[in-house]
Amino acid sequence: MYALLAHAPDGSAVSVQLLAPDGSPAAPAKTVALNGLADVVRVLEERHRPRWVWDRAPHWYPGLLAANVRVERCHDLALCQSILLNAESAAAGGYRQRAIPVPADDGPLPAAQAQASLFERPPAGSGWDQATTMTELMSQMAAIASSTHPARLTLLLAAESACALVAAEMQYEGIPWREDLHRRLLNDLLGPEPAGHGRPAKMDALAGALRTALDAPALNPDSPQDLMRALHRAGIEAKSTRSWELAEFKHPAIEPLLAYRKLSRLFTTNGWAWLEQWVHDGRFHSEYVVGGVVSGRWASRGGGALQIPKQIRGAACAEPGHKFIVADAAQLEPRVLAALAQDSAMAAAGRDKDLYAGIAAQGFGGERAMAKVALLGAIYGSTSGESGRLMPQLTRMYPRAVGFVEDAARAGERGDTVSTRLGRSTPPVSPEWREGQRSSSAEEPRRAESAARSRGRFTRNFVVQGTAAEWACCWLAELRRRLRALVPDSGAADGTPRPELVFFLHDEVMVHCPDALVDAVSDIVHESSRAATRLLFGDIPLEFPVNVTVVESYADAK
DNA sequence: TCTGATCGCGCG
DNA sequence: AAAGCGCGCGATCAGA
Repeated sequence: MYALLAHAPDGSAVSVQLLAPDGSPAAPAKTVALNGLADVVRVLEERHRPRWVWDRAPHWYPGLLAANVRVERCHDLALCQSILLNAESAAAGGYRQRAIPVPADDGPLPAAQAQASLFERPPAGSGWDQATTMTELMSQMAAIASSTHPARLTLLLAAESACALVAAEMQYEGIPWREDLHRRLLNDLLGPEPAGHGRPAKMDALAGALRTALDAPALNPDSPQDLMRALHRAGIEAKSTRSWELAEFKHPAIEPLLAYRKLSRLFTTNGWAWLEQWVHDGRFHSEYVVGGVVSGRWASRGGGALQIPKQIRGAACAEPGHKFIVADAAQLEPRVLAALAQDSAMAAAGRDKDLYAGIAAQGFGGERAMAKVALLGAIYGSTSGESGRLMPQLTRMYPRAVGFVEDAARAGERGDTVSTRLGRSTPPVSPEWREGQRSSSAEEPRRAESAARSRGRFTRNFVVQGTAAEWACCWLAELRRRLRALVPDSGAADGTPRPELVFFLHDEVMVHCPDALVDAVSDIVHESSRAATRLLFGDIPLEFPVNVTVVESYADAK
């Protein structure tokens, strides 16, 4: 059963249409005023558990969540369209010609905005009407049905849509964040909060020490050019002002400079201004952008949710009566590679929990760090340095796995598209790229070769990173489904504490969990990872182990 | 004075 | 130790 949500001709009303699984109308379309939508959705959800079809989840779902309405599943037309437009497995069906451009993302509906914070985007404008929504849904169904791998594509689109729900719910819940602890940390490291636009005391002191050490009284340490000139005058012949490079030099200026850099980063990115802007009522609310990365990974917008430095994770604390369950998939990308390539030797190395240790034992004299560098080098396309030197050894040990990424790289260099396990494909190369390959071989061969190798590294990594993103997406979807079964919406409505997914970072999830449910949720995290593995790869002789820690504070995970 | 590119660095 | 993949963000810099 599907339920279409679309805009009625009157901008303040919504059209709701129930559809049978074959797409035929199961009831007459209803028109509902915007402020009555949540109640209608609630009733239909309880009665039919439909798959909600909408132009994009971030347009509709925040408003429903604000009205305390959650849904089981959806079909996010915008997300599915962006996958189908590139998907090689669906290329033959003519979907590309029929696809209707999705209207720009102009934020949640006005009804949701009334309850939203001051920082939301400007008022929503256009959205699809019912006929358009219906037409696009039918086009997408046809594209899936006529694809070479309908089951995989169906799974990918369902999981991606589930993630759209997860992302909206995570943004709504927010990460529990102790502002007082964060402020204490800032005070300890930087000194008291500076008034106006001044620098914190400890940064000021370090800047002074730096100016003295370089004999440059007017130096602005934030200016790379300024800094470079001063360093050269002091006899420090650095090629850039990157910290790791400067650390090579012995000079009295280096220590205060590196210390200044560290504090400056904290102050500008996660200082008092960040707290002010992103933390409200004890929660850090960020916006997640599902499928925001070409590979299918999530991105985020505002607040840098996917780059929370380890330094400040102590401020993320579970609320009284709760714990954080932090789970991360161990060596996800290398394991994905072993599964994709069906490399039984590498799978054997991953029999125990630590794949890198297994590989090290098989051929790197037990040096785990060496095995890790070699394997990541193969996935990233490294040619130089330590990992480049280790490649021949890795190739001897795992010809199938290395051959798999090499094939993906060669395809990319030729300008071909490559695809993930479930069928997400790289965008086609631009005409300029192809023209560059064709024409410039005579006069500027190096440019063309460099562009080809660069794309090779991209496609090499895409198949692994993208399939890992699919595994994580399925994991998240399975996790959400099981958590909902553990504490149904009907139970949560009366105030029963419920475990909430509050954070997701590529291969890591965090659940804010009532104490009494910690064991049950930990089990669910593991079950969900096994389910994800089976969904992607079927029954394979390779596990995807998950490290689970139960902590009060995010800083204590791992 | 505004805008887009670049640098440097945080995360996986 | 510092290269190979994917990002977001803030400050500076270059050019209009």
